[in-house]
Amino acid sequence: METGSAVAALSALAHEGRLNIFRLLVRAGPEGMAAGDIARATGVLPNTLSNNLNILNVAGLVTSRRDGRSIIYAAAFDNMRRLLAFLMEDCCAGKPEICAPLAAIASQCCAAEGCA
Amino acid sequence: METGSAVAALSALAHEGRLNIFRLLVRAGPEGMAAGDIARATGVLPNTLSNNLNILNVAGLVTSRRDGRSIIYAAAFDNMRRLLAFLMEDCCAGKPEICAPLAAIASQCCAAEGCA
DNA sequence: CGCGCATTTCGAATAGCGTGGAACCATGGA
DNA sequence: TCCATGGTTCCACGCTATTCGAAATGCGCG
Repeated sequence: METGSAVAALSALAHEGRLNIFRLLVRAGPEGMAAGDIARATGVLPNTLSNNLNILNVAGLVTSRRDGRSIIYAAAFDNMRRLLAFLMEDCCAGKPEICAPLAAIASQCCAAEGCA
Repeated sequence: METGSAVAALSALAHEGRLNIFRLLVRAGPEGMAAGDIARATGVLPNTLSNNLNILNVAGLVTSRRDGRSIIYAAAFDNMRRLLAFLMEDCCAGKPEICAPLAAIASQCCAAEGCA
């Protein structure tokens, strides 16, 4: 991942409303949520929500597909992973004890949900 | 970690100059770097750099200590870990295959440097 | 004490972001 | 074809961030 893409993604997430939307979609999983449902869940005006969803979309953090009258948004897990990997890059800096806990966090995340 | 702190940290990183500084400090490790050395390494004017370092400091991403005439900045690895954990939170969403690669990334990071 | 280096603070100009109202497309049903 | 619903685009306003030059602070040395 290049610095430019990372800045774009971080800028998109550096906004309380958008961060809430993104985390909501992460929790919603790959099936995603309709824009209207997101608006109801977050209490944001439709035009503001549409604008923020578009920003997240351009940043590569969410994907969208139409289903009838509704438009379903879902988190882009691949790019989320890429962003995290980019931030983790070079975190060792020759000091294993620095980055070792990161692996623990990731496996804890999985352990909490009971995955292998 | 609360949403507010996460937004503050993400806002601080959502800037090309600051992201470069932060990654430079991550690579520099716990010993950190003097402000002047950072300025020379990045080619940024001292006052602009000072401003950006202060923003990173307030966001909790770097720490500073004085050493004679120089001020040494170092990445705050603890808070960096907290931020990553916050973003990973709930990433499973009942689908183990989503978050499993994250653990792989973390251990890869360690493996690359040969840590346990 | 006084000088010089390293860094920070001040102030102002500029640009970009976020918001909300209103009008505008797209879809499905009668 | 006409209507109702779900989302989006347009636009104008206010606010915040970023940047730079210039001046000020803090520190060590002679």
